[in-house]
Amino acid sequence: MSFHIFNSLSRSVEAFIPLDPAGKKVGFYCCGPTVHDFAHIGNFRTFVFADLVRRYLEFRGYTVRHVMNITDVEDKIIKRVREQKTTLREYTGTYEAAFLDDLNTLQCLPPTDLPHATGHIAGIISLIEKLIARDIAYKAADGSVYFSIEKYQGCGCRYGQLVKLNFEEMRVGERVSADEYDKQSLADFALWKSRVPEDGEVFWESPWGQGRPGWHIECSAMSMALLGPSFDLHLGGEDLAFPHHEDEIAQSEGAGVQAAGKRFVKYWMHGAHLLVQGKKMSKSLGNFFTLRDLLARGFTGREVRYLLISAHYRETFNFTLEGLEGARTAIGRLDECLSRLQELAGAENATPDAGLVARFTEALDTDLNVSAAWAVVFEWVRETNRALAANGISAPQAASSLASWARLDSVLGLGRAKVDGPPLELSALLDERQAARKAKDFKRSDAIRDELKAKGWMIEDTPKGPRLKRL
RNA sequence: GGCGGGGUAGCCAAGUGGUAAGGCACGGCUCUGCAAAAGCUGCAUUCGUCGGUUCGAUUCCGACCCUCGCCUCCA
Repeated sequence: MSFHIFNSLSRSVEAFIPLDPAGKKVGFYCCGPTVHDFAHIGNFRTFVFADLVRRYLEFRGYTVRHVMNITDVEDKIIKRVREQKTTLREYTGTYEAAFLDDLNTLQCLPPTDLPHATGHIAGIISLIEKLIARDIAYKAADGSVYFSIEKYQGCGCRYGQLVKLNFEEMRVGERVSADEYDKQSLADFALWKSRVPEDGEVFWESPWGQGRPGWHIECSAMSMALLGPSFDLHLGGEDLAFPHHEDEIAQSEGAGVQAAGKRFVKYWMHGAHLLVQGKKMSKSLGNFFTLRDLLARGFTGREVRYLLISAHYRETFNFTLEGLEGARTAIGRLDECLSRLQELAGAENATPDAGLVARFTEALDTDLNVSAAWAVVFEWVRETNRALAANGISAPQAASSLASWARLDSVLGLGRAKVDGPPLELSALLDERQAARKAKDFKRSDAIRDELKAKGWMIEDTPKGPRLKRL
């Protein structure tokens, strides 16, 4: 079997075959954040999903160029810059840094490229010029440039590749904002927005006057600039499928820059939403948690990461703090097993268990069935624990087990729990307690147990003697 | 209204035309001076409802009910 994914273009599971004739390089784009505020963990579900896909591609031997854009100019940002009397760069810099920090906390690999919309204005302008030259885009009376869906379709292109559209039945137009009525058709969308007084100092010069890019165009410009006019994979949250991704296709294919018969993107993948009490987690509903909220409650990035990748990416799933507690327990069991293996293995080196890796691979090959992959992991944990309890694991076997985990974890990205050994003076106390127990002075031994507990360490009495564990 | 998901044990969640993975919670047990921790173990005759196809359906078909998302900024 090979890696199979659900392609939103065909609405079916397809074998993943890269455009690269050598079958090695993969061009991968994921719509990144608009840095107007702290991202919430619903947003991060998508980015962790993208990280999982990227890691799995690398696990599968591909060389991935992973591009994630930073949208650093947009209506909300401009509004906040004005309100807070700051500059665009200063404002977006704060939230971009926070975003990258959070991404790191969630143990996501840094994308290969992090292009900024404001860094690609020239590319955006030249893409719009191509569209105007082909008569697919037009300048309106207010100086803005719009994309004409009618003209695009007139060229034999298809609008509505990712979603089935029925313009008659769509509610387009009910909520069109006042500044957009210079459009020829309600479904048309802005490529370039002319400068208005509220924009303050946020504007760029263009052949159509001062202004700024529309929302969708930067992804087309940046992805094609870095990955070429046709590339393999484009990811994003399911809410971006329409209109954002549909418009990206229209702009990119409308510019006519692809080789004959080639599409803008070969495979589109969309991640489902995170819910809170059955509703989409969103800023507007106010039912969101930022990663910082969760860290403040004592959870760790790897616990949140585990929770976010514990469910299949195409299924919505409910976020609860109880679920996060459960994630903590589950990871704890895994960590416990790993640390016991480590104690046994010492510095031995070994090769992974091929059977385990094969079962894991089979699960993920099937459209990234991560639930099934976790089942493989936890079945392995139980078997390992059984063997450990029966003293049936040799040092080389333990080392091989750890090597297997390292292989699996290159995809899961959980890493190992941070274990700092107990300070020396505590070991002395532990010895003293053992002596007291031997002498049946349980009053003394229990007092030491309490003292250690007060210092944040828990004694775990095992058949092989006591161990200290951080509370 | 159009389009697209989903309804599987207390909760989260895989899956298959042949009789239900995994995680959490809960119960039992082992270990222990007592605990704790840890580990093992048990835990859905049943997969929204009603029909149909079939030797056999949770899995296919039809109808219905409930629910979420997109159609507006949105991961």
